[in-house]
Amino acid sequence: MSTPKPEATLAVNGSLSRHRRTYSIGELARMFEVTPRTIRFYEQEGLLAPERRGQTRIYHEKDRVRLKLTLRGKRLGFSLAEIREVIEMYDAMPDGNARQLKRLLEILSDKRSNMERQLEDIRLMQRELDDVEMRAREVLERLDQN
Amino acid sequence: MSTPKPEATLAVNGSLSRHRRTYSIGELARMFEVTPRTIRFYEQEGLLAPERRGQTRIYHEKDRVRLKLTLRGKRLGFSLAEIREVIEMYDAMPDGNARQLKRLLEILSDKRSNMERQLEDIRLMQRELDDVEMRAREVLERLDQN
DNA sequence: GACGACGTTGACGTTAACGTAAAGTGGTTG
DNA sequence: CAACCACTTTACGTTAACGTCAACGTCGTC
Repeated sequence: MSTPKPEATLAVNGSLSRHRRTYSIGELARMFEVTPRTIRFYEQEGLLAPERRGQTRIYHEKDRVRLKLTLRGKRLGFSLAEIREVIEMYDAMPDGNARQLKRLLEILSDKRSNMERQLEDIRLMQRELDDVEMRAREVLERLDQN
Repeated sequence: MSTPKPEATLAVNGSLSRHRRTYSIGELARMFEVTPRTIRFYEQEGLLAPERRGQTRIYHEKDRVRLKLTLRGKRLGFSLAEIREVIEMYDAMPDGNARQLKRLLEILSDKRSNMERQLEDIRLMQRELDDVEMRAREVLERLDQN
């Protein structure tokens, strides 16, 4: 209760946030090296919900964080649907009923074991790469000695 | 030269192998929980090249290992094309020219940094999950106390 | 010798995640 | 004011990685 949290992650405590900055879609796109089309697509899929000034989208810190998390999730092989599910449940958390919350914990547990497996996969794959690289270097060395 | 390698990985030293077993496509499919269709598709994409007895495909240890590596690669987000590229180069290694070998090392280095990033992503994502889970549990507890 | 399990090829269908092109809007700058 | 951005919507196109279905061959066995 009294210990101040280091920083909010998924949610940015809006009004108190130091970052009063906003972003255009193009800025965000360059920041993360994606196209505006991608960002719009994520919105259409319910992953983002930027403010509008007229027609134009205005992105806040919260949106930027979401995009970042989305892209990270993607790199880990999660589908946009999965990512959205987590985001939606997170948003619904404060007033979420017990069933929803338990479902959320279930999903999180799933993601966790998924990542455990990925860690193992990465370890194994790294050994493979080590092995292949070693052999390749051996062959190269023999070529050089001619 | 004299130190015996613990075990071959990508390539199985065929004739000396203890495993003289072969597999049908259905067996392999069940082992890895994929459909036969998937395995045939991988062959069509140049990832597998099983022996044929008449029409029927016969898979050896080497093919099984390849399939395993392929699926692992997939879980790490590599495309079939990328995986094939590595496999092809590996096969061409013994008589590979220097250019090919250097290109292989390059690819391997790419994969490595890719995986480094994934490791970092996983670490970050795990923190996110911890955070979300904590909050969810807090909310749940308050609900239980009513 | 019919049946079921398993295998084959070929072709078309499907889904996710965008790309791309067209056509229009709104601001600012020379 | 014209030209040029950056942004918008709509809509159709594309690619990877299979799924699905049809139509057929080949066993073992009841």
